Amino acid sequence: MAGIIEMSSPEEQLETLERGTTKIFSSEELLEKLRSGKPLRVKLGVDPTAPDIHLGHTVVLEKLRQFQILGHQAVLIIGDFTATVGDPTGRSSTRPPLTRQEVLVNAETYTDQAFKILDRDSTEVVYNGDWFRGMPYEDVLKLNARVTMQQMLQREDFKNRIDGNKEVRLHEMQYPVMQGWDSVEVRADIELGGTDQLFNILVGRDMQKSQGMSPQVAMCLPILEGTDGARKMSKSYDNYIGVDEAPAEMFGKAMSISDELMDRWYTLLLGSGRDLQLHPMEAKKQLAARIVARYHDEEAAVSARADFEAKFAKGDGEVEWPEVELGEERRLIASVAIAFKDGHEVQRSNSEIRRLIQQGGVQLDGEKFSDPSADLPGEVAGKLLRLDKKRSVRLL
RNA sequence: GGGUAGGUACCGAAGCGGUCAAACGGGGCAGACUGUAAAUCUGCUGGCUAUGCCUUCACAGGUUCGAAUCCUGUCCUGCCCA
Repeated sequence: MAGIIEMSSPEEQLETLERGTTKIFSSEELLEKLRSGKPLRVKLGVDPTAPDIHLGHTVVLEKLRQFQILGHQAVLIIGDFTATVGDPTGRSSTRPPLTRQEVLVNAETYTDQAFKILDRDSTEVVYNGDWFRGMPYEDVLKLNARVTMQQMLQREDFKNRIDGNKEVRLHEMQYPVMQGWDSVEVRADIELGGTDQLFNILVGRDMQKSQGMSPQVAMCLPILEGTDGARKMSKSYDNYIGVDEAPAEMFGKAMSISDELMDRWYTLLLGSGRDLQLHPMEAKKQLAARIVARYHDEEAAVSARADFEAKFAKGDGEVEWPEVELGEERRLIASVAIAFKDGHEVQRSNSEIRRLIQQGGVQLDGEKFSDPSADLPGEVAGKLLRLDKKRSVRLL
């Protein structure tokens, strides 16, 4: 990354840093730390449970990047050990534990993607297994003594589960304790996280105090809703846009969000409101384009937009759909299965395809089929086979 | 450890000997409408070499012409008690 900009005054920094946060505990402490003039150690812990970084993660990562630009030290903790426990935050059930192998593989993809946002060279990456794996039980007990059962039981997520007669495993309660200890190990001045991380981050403060350290500042950022507009963006809800996704995918997914959600995304992802003069669709296209440009480039954004418009403009449009060779196959179901698989790498059972056909999702050059046992015409070269709302293929 | 209530499809939840691939709701998908938005209406929502066949109702056995439904054992969970 190009030269770090000149360190601005503590007050200016504070103003920049506070932007877009939901909660800082506390601004006064942060200002004080900034005034020390030393580069601050800013901690962000990540659990490599799902390896792919999506837009939801970027809200926090961008903030960390901001610290880097201001000349502070980013410390990225890979929770290789904690991942085997699983963060219960916001969960309605126990997380399945990961094997160490899975975790390490995930960690690698994770950091690769994280460095699309962070400056690789000035980021300190540490694994918390390094200090937890060999920790004596005696020490574990000492850490546990710092947190009360009541505090744990007051947490929304645990409370809901308990009230709902769902199990809560004892080990899940270890998670905040461990996360807190991480702060001690890395001597964090600030810890970043989503608003749902507040509790965990506050435990970190406590742990640090217990070690005679000055407690870290807790900085919380808003949680980004996923494409469904309801739940937080998460891979397990399949409502995410990954930073690694192809431009066309990103653009398309962004276009499918609701208008209401668009406003959220504007503020959380772009840090500005949308232009209300614009037609909502145009505003959404601009949002989508800017997202693509951020994780690919300007050119990709322009072509993703053009591609999208061609695909979904009233007419058919000359779009680059994947090309598929059917060979001798002309049976409809089988052909569609091939188109899904070769063209879009999607597996569809024959029954699913049968339904799509019966409901009019499958079309050849705009002609609907309704009989699943039909055949395609002998000559299909160059024709467009539509598979469902979002997918088509060009036949060869 | 004792008592008790349970484990049903993606989720929640009915069913309690045949008419059950399993009501209903949510979610998802498709069609109409549209801006791949929202709202609304309609249909679909285990698989297959498909008017039939196969595999599913925690797991393993058993009773029965026939079981998700009855019996036995195993595993798991909630609640109450210790």
